[in-house]
Amino acid sequence: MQNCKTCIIRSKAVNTLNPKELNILMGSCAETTFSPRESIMKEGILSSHIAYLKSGLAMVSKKGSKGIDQVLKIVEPGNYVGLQTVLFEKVNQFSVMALEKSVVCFMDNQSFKELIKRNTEFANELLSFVCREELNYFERFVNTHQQNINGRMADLILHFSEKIYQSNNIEIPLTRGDMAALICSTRESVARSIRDFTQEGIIKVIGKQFNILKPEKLTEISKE
Amino acid sequence: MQNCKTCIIRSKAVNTLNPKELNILMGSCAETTFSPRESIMKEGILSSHIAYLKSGLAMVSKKGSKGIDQVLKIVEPGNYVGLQTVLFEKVNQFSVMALEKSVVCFMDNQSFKELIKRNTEFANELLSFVCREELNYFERFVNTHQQNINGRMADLILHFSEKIYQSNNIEIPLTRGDMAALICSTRESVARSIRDFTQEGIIKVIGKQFNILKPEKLTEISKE
DNA sequence: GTAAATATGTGATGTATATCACATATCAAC
DNA sequence: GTTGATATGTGATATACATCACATATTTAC
Repeated sequence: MQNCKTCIIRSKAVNTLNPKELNILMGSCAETTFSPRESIMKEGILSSHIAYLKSGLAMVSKKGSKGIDQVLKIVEPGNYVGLQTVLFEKVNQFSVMALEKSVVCFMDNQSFKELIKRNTEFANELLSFVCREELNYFERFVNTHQQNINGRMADLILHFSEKIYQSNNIEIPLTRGDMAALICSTRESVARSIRDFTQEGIIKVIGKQFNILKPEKLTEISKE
Repeated sequence: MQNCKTCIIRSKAVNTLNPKELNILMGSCAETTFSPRESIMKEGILSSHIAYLKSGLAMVSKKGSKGIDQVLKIVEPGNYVGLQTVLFEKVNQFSVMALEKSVVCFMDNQSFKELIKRNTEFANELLSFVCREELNYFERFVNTHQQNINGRMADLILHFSEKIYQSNNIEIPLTRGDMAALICSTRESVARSIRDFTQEGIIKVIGKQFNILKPEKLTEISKE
């Protein structure tokens, strides 16, 4: 059973809560485990809970005007999902899918709002969280259009290698199609980009297993 | 001289402040007028103030990995600029330029943070503001890649016509280059797109003056 | 284990749009 | 007004990528 008081990976925001407030949180909190590829949240469905990724890895995506899903973000443990929606939208503005076996805490909308009103530190931490996230999107938005496919693909691999797994030998839990949706391309172009990198001896790939042999080359290519 | 107590266009956030808090705000608030094309905020400069657009129109842009400026947003009166940066970044993450004669209130970082800590309603309104803004970016990010130039250009014209000026006969205070930076394209492609629309009798354009003859056609094209 | 579904790789081809080059128009400064 | 700077329009050309088509591999379901 979940216990927010002893939760190891609780957010900076939750750290600001006093015992009484923690009880409010715990009373409206439910923990669920998801298998890889399982849906955590679905775009268009009435939003009733905020999700907090306790462990695992997840992917946030959104449908565009042509109905094609685009990946907005890969979410790592210790992050909220759906904050943007919950505070004043009625339906979820995006979908969330588990990429690895993941544990998610669902918190009731109303109780969460109650905590924001009660505790300024809490609100402040959330504000800081959302702002930081937004700056990342700015960065991504601006760069995506100034990089070619190889550059974006290099960034993707580096992100998983350096930021998420901190290893040069990793398994990227995405299909080629997911990767395409993440870097705004197509599965064919992703495959070709991977082939290019492989032929130049920059990476070695077997299925989803990526071995990065020359990370410095990727950093270079990411500037293209 | 500015007076936050009698300010007509003050933000929902400021509306939550009590007289004492309003005094804090007024004490750290300075109003400045900008001419069209004048720089309001510059990327990379130490951030010391939050800006609030009281009147006029402004444009937020950011440099990408190749050093090219991309327009993130057109800012209308009644909106904050730089919130994201101010709360925990040391330097401005983007530039802001006036598009029309604009009046901007600059608020001292520290006093602003102080208000967030003192007043939960205030923090809550800001959180709501940032979240709403972020959802807009999601929308834009996802759509930009699923529309062609004409679709994006149609959206640009409709945005100025319907959202900003509420008229079919408008002056868009952007150069063709600005428009390109806004819709992730080039000035040449923008010119060609405008020519296409003109030839089809959808719009009539003289310089920056746009007369929208068939808005419904633009709506249709925006889905491309 | 077998069959069906899903994912992946790769060549051939098409196309949207960037880039280049230059003419013309508009704006700003003196 | 004149001059230089900046902005705009437009054809020709190049090119990065998407799209299509199909072969093969891998996963999932029964």
